Amino acid sequence: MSMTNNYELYKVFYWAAKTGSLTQAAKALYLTQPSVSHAIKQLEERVGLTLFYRNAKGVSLTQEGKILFSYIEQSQILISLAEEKMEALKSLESGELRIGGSDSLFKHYLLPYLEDFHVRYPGIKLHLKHGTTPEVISYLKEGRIDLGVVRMPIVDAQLEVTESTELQDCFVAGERYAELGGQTLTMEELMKYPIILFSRNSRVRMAINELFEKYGHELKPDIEVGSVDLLIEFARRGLGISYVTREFVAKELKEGSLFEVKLDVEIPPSKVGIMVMRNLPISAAATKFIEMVP
Amino acid sequence: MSMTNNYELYKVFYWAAKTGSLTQAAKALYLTQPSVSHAIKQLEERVGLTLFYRNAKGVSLTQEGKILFSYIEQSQILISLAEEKMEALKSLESGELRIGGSDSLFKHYLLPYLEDFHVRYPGIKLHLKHGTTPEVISYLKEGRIDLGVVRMPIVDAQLEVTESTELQDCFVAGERYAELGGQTLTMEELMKYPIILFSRNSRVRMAINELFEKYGHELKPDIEVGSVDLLIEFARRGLGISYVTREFVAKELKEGSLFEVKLDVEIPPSKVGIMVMRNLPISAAATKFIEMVP
DNA sequence: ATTAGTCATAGACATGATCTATATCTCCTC
DNA sequence: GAGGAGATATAGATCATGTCTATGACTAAT
Repeated sequence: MSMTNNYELYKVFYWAAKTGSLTQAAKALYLTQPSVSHAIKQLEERVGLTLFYRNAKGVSLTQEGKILFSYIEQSQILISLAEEKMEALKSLESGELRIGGSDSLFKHYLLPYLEDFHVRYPGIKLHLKHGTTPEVISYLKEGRIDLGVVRMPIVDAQLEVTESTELQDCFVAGERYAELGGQTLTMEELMKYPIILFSRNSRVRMAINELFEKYGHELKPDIEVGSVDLLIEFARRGLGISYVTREFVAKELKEGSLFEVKLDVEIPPSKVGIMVMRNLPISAAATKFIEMVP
Repeated sequence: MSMTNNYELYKVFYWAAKTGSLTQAAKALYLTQPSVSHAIKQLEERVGLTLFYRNAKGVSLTQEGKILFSYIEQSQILISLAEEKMEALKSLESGELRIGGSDSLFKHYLLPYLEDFHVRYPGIKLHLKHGTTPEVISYLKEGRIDLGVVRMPIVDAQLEVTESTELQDCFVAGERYAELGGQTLTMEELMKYPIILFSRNSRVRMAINELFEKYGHELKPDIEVGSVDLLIEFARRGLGISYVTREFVAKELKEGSLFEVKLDVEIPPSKVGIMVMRNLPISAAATKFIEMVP
């Protein structure tokens, strides 16, 4: 099994056979002719067969040399392809980037960066895998994604988290509750209105529930939805007051279809975190992407 | 084109990936673990990508490492196959042997050796290529055969000729000319009988013509044939006196269907020569075959 | 005959592969 | 939680061997 042959010798053999000249092979390999001559001789000794006819014009393969060449040629071509591929991966001309996160973060936060990245590195395939924070963390630990984008705080010793933009959650309502514009409500006052919250297992939902509990209240939603788009839509249509991330409704706030309902309690801002596995190397594509996200 | 990578590193990479352990790879390669660790690190530096995740149980491939492996694995398999094939060629389990010569030498002289060789090395394909002496020589020079078997003398500086058995040509006749048995004829006397000779361009024919010329005679055949079998058959049926190689009619002489017609001039014996190209390496199979022929 | 190309050989040299020894880390067991 | 058994990493010394220069030998063509 795999004799004690130096594979480097096959490279020399390949070029000598391909060019039909030890001198040419030496040039291709940036070696001197005697080195090549010596290498070929050594290969012949180790294989135990004469591989080349030497003549005044160069070298040509013997029968046995031809047989060896038929294998080695394929082998060398594969190595060349491998090296090209590695070059492409390194320069991000090729490869893939697998990102985990919530749909809302993909849509409202990550989208422009994903677009930039795709335009700049069109050869990289993007795989977006959505899930809740704990799901994303396990995808990461299973090696199914390269990085995860979730709400902070994340406390996990195995993860390395980079804090990204700060996001401010807030309550918003539509025209139907126009009278609340400009007012600052207490928690009790707010809770008299129908409340629309994101589904139970989300980070944002947990955060606002905790905040209310801290002040001795229990915030129970009248409507519970599974997407940020629905939170926005329901609020616009006057079905209640939605708790959303202010940055995600920037358009609606600006055009006036939604307005913020201020609370007398400060809602702590939350940050977006970009997670990768601590102590595990990060792919070239992932490294570049993280660089591009502020 | 073929970066400055040492292909030896790919061998280490292959085993590390295959075994999932630098320690195991080191064992497979008869190296120490630090050597393998160092080699992998070097490969990663040269490729510019991290290829392995290191963990407490061993190593596993990164995405990029997996891609590299898919190429390198094929490449290594080809090299292994090549090495097996070379081993087979060297040990004569595989390969081919191309011999040139005349049909009569194949049938009457070489046949038993060819049989022996085939029994002993059944994996070697035998190619027999028949032709006249000059044809055989050019086949040899064109590299279309490994060795040639012809009548001596051969004078060609490019050829290396080994003399083999000595053959004695002689005149033979069948029952029809029974009165010649035991007699010794002169050339003149012989020429009164119908003579059967091998075709003009053969070595044997040239030799006997020269011999007669030397004594001032011109030996013209009444019948000219193209095979030794016909020489024998025609003589047996009494169509004339055939000039044949005595060793090739040993059976007929013994059983009495032919007898020798002695001449008062000594016919010089001729040797069989085995030719190979001088200064060119000889295949393992050809070397072995030449050894087996006395 | 000369020249210009080929490959082979010899011996010096230096690169770099490999080793030993040790550190570091993680997982698993008690 | 302490300790052991396994893994890989690091550092530095050593020495094998790949590589070079210089030269030789040979061939083919001018």
